[in-house]
Amino acid sequence: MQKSLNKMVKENKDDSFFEMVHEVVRLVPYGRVTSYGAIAAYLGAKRSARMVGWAMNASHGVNPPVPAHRVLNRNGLLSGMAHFNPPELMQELLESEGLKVVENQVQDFDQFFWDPAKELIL
DNA sequence: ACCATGACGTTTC
DNA sequence: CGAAACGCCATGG
Repeated sequence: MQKSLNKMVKENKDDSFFEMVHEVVRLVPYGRVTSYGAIAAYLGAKRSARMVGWAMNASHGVNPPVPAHRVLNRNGLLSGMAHFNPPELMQELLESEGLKVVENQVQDFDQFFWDPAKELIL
C-alpha cells in the first residue's frame, strides 16, 4: 500500500496530486468544511474523489499540517474518522471549531460547506 | 498489460 | 436505513 520510505523520500519533490490536494485542504477556513468530490472537481478531476481521499492518507506527518478533519464525504459524514488517532479526534476537532456533529454527521452541512471552485479565486 | 485496492459518489433495492 | 453494484482513476505488485 504505502510506497517504500526510500521511494517516498526520493519522489517527495513531486507528489503533484497529493500536494495539490493538501494545498486546497489547507485553504479551508476555520469552522468550514468541504468534500472530497468538491476538491477533486476543483482540481479538474471531479471523478477522482477517491484519489483525494487517498491523498489524505498521505497527509499524516506532512508539513505544514493538513486539517483533514474539515474534509467530509458528500453527505457530511465523517467518513475518514477511522483514520484519525484516535478516531474520536476528528469529531472533537470539528466541534471545537463550532460545528455540530450528530451520528458522525455534520449538522447544517450545506451551510458550512466551502466549495473551493466557488469560494476560492485563483 | 492485468489485477487489486481504496478517507468517494450515485443509483437501486 | 443499510447494503450492494457500478463507475472512476492513480498507484503498486
